[in-house]
Amino acid sequence: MSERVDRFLPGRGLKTTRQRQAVVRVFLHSHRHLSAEELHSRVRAVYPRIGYATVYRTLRLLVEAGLAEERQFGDGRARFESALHKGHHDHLICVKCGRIAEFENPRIEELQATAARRRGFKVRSHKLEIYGLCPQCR
Amino acid sequence: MSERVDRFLPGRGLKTTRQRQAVVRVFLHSHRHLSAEELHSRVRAVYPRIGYATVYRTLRLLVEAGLAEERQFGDGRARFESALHKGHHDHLICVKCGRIAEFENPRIEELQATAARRRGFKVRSHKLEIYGLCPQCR
DNA sequence: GTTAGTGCAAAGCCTTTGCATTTGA
DNA sequence: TCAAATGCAAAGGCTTTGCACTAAC
Repeated sequence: MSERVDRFLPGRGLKTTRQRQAVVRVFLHSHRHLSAEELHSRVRAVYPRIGYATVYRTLRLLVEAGLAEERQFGDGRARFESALHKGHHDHLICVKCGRIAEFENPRIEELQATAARRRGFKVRSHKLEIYGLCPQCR
Repeated sequence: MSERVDRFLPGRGLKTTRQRQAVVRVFLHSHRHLSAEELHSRVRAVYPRIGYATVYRTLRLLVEAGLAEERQFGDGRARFESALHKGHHDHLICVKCGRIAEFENPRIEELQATAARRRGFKVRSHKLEIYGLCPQCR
């Protein structure tokens, strides 16, 4: 899995810059559901001259390479998460404190696939989000 | 159900203006998954002096009153749909042509509720979106 | 007659882009 | 060397807000 990261730049004819290395390393070692702003400020601790544009551009590269996934949780800014270590999963989002939990349910996945197939859709991806109150906030 | 619409303004101490009447009427009679821009241009056919701000403000009122639901399908602009005539449903979105289909699956709903409950969440709402190719585009 | 609502334009956010400068291969 | 990448600032797209004017109650 780490090879995939090491090779995704040279393998696509892209240059391995210090900035990209910093962004990727910090991204992979951060908590999930990171916003671009959070990532930028974390990378700045390691590489102070990093600019927003580079963070956004690198995130886009990661998404295009399938190494990251972009999500919209409705607060207007995108969140990114590594697609490396874990398979597909869904989200439980606390509407009060913003905490995000994850879960997986193969049965739901199956039913989704069936529902789509029945309507003639060829599934490419899907997302399921449940909004509510987390144990701490209810 | 129409009473709910007629009363939602006066019942909250809000004024029933021509603009709001026009926006609500057009909104309720339009296809689902309407963007603010689409709604604005449709309302303008009925009330040419309507401004964007009024459309946005009225949409917000409808959402707060529970008469409309706001959704993000990932293209950066919100879509709105009436919450009046139909119960909860999920979406199939064509990544090529943008066509949006709807479906319902009570079994999926149940499994979602169970998954949330098991993790101590009190569900308030949820959304399930499947992205792929529609029958015409595949 | 008051107070809330409207329309316009300006401002806010998040994200992308243009461009001169820097840097990896 | 030299095209690609960076950083800054400016621009873009959607949405909200400030404010003087208008209209509902």
